[in-house]
Amino acid sequence: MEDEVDRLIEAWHAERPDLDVEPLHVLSRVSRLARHLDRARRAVFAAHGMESWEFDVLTALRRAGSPYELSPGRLLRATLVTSGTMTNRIDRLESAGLVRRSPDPQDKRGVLVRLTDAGRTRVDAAFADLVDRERELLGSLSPGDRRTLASLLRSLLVPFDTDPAA
Amino acid sequence: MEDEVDRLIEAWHAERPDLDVEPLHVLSRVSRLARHLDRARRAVFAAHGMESWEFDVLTALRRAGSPYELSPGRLLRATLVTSGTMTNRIDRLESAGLVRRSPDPQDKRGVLVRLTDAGRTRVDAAFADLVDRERELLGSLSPGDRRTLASLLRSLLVPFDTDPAA
DNA sequence: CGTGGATATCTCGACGTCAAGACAGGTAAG
DNA sequence: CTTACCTGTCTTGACGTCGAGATATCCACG
Repeated sequence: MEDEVDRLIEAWHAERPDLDVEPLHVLSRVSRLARHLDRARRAVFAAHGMESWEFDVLTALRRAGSPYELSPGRLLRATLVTSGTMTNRIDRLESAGLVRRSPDPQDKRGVLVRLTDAGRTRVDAAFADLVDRERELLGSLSPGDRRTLASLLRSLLVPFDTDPAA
Repeated sequence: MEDEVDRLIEAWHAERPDLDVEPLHVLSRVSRLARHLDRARRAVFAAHGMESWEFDVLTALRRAGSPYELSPGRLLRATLVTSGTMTNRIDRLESAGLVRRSPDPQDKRGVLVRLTDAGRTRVDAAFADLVDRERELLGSLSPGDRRTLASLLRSLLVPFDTDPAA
């Protein structure tokens, strides 16, 4: 079977036969697959009346464990957005009743953002559906293939996750 | 070696031991790797005074082959943006002297966007550097591993690239 | 203590994208 | 022909994000 990346590489090869475009076989596929994944996830979240950015913030809180509370600073580092963006997101999540802001008793500059019961219910349901959907997307791969794939991807990821050279 | 995804999955397992989060091993890595890749690419393009969106449009024209000319409609389908976005992008690329608009002689509604010589020079240089940088990122993998990885990724991608269910 | 720099959060203006719609030109059926 | 629909591009208004800066607080060192 051929995919779009095979066609893309073929086009490059015709135009730039002097270049060895072998890296594209792996890395263009990673990018394109990520884009398709984003769409698939959006569809799952939409079924829960949720958008991707909401899911990102809510899952960061959910993963933190009881009492599901983090500072805006930790949230923005977890989700890789700027502080202005995070303020805006928390504002909207608070209006929607999914999180609640409270002053940090330890640090008067600080704020703590906590998942409400409604927020926890919503994110748990969306996450369960997401994992189910992702399992479907992996359907074409055997368990062994999945382990191989995960392991190879990890070795590409490790340099990024260890080096501070982000 | 552990990466961030191992830690993320560990956190989910502690919080939701009832869920089988195995799909995350593959798919969260795909997403995170794509994000890191985006940053790495941005850095390469910046060295050529170029932004990612410019590269996307210019490479679509470059891959089309001589005379490096496509309609805005084909460009927006190739880059997955809306028509309004593409109008804006072509405007800016034209101001920068990298592309030129001309009326389509075959279809009076249409326009053709052609790479200028300056545009072609710029995109060729950036693309060569990009491929070099990507080769470095794959340095930790043997040639056999790369082929395995590409092949597994392709089988995940094929359903998206064949089904019209985008 | 007090002072200078670091940290945490929020505010503000600019910008790129999207969605919807406008408009001109193409196209096929009667 | 001509009518009705489709296609290709551009326009417009709304919105989310970013980057820079403002403000308040914390903290380490002298």
